[in-house]
Amino acid sequence: MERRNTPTKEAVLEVLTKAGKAMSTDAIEQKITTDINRATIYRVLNRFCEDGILHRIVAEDGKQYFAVCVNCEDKALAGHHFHFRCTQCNTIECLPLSVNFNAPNGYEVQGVNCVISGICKDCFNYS
Amino acid sequence: MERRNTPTKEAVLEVLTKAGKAMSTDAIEQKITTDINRATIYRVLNRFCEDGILHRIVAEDGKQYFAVCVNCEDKALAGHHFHFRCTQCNTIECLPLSVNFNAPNGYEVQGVNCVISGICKDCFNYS
DNA sequence: TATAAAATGCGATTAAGTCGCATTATTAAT
DNA sequence: ATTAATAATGCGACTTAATCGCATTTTATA
Repeated sequence: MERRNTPTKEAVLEVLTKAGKAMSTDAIEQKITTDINRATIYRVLNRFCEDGILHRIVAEDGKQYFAVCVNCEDKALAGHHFHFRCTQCNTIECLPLSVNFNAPNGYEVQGVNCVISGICKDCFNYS
Repeated sequence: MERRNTPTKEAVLEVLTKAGKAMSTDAIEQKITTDINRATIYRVLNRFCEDGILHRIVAEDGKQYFAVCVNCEDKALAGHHFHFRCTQCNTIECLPLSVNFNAPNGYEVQGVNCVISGICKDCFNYS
């Protein structure tokens, strides 16, 4: 079950790294120049998530978005952080805002998914 | 475009009120004794959301959940609040925890969707 | 170079949600 | 009580995201 390096993995990671934002599978597929099967992209993305290389965000549109989270070394982004989904350019950014809450007694927290939606800075300025 | 009262609407609202939690369309459908078409349930739920009677939560499983949010009068739940999704009993609760954040400059916030996932109090105790 | 198994492509499949359209039911006016 | 306007429903087809099985290809390693 050990991972192997493949052109597909490199291509996907490169696209996501360049973007600096979270992208949908669709968007990734469009950015990759070579022809890669959709199912393969999904598998690559899922593997990256398992391996802790990408993180997955599910937005209010119910779709999955994937991000390298370039600033994961930042203290503010180390743990769970907010995401901002622009409904205009349809991108998701990792915000340097950590999610703080006190879990109620008796609840066991496994994951956090916080997405703020609206118009991002770029779209707001040029409209 | 004015709304009419129908057995379907009453049935859906009753199920959600009794539950006190957010439910998926599927779960709602199963709880309703009479046979109601899936498309109709979706339409009823969407109308309730438009009318501010229900609110919609999209969980990390990408599915929509609907809740009456019985405690919406609570100050803590008035604005945006956290939701807890139990991965075991597959329900979503509204937590009395408001979501606090300072939106970065230049971003226009339109909506917030925060879901914590894990094991809820009930499931945790009986396992 | 040979080999085991990880990765891929392809097509079919599942599931959530929506849509169009004909039919039914509700409301309000007569 | 009757009727007319239109909101709500049922049904089936459709869309889209994501997954799966299986045969084939590619990678890493011995």
